[in-house]
Amino acid sequence: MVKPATLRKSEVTRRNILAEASASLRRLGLERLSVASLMGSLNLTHGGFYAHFKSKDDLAAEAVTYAFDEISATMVKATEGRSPREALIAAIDQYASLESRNCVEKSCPSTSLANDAPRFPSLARERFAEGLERFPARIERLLREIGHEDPRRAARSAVSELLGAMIVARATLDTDSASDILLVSRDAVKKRLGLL
Amino acid sequence: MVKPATLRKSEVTRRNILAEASASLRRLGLERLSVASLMGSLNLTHGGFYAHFKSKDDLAAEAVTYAFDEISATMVKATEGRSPREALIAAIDQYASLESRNCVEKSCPSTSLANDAPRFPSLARERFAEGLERFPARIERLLREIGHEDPRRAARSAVSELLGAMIVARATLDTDSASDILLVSRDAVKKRLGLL
DNA sequence: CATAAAATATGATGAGCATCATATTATTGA
DNA sequence: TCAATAATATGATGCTCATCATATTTTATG
Repeated sequence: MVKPATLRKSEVTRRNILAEASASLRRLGLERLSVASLMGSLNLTHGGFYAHFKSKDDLAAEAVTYAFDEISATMVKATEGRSPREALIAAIDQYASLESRNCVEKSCPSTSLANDAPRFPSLARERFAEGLERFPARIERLLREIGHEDPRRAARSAVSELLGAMIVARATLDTDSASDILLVSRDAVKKRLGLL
Repeated sequence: MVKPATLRKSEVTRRNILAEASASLRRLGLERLSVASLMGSLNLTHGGFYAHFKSKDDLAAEAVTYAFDEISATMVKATEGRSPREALIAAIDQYASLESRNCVEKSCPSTSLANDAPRFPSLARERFAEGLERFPARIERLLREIGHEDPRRAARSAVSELLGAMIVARATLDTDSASDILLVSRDAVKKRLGLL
């Protein structure tokens, strides 16, 4: 029997697991993400999981990359067709938005998983370290395009601040304070990049 | 029988548990910190734990505050007797040092636990939110002393960047890159605060 | 030294977990 | 419709964990 063109059934399931895992991972962290509840949220049972992934560690590695791919796509959508300058502003506003604070599962994995990453299984850890570089690389590129004198350092500094602000905002109980923390950092970053 | 002056025995043990928990918490996160292994590392057995703490949640709340107290003391030691300007520089260098990156259990809990804080049991979460404000408050005070025009925002921006840089540095596999990330942010912060 | 009380240890319970062997159901090609 | 195969479900195993009731050891006082 030759491979039928409709080997796709399980491919779809696999993809669904991955998408759900990528969201749950950000919401719950790797420890609290259980195979059984993950499958359950797709109306599947735990056993079938191992037909799609070798192990939970394997899933973790794939889900990390999947999450970074998702946020990259979001970022592209938010910036495409704009001038470098406008793209920078949009990127900053999108990365450190209040909506991102309140919706962890759609936001950048860096902001929700960075603390756990050093304890990730090794492949997931590597994938995370790769993904972590995507945003600063993008900012650096845009800064270079507008002729910034030190794009590398400026991008690093900007990304560290935006990421830090998001993490602090999420750990802050009062919503108004959290919102202010994000606003202050978006403004501070834009200002020193000459975008205001 | 009147309370003997030497009721202290269990007080000492309690304190040891707390100190060990405060370090392990930062190293492992709350999930991976197990009561049995915590007690084991003090050469005690798991059962005795409940003579000192009502529950693991109770310990978590106390350990969070204990950790913030420890880092506050470190910060005081690093800055005491200095001019506000010199104190600011010392505070920045200590907070975002490479040593802190490599020794999580002695560094600021904000940098190791912020991601988990939203999932902490409620009292621990409140305690964390309190502790989180200590460092920005200190920086703001120092900035006010040197006559900064907007100490509140400047302190917020600085702390977000330093915290973000530490988290990124820890998630970065290459040690040289990690070291550079910290250096870039320490410099960027000092520069815009007029400390260089 | 003897005894009361404090401090700590033992062992059990029940829950949640990743994983896997095996069974069942769904789908496809003849 | 029927058989082959893919997809998913069931149930079990062995682990780690928080918690607690109870037992033992240590300490300090008379």
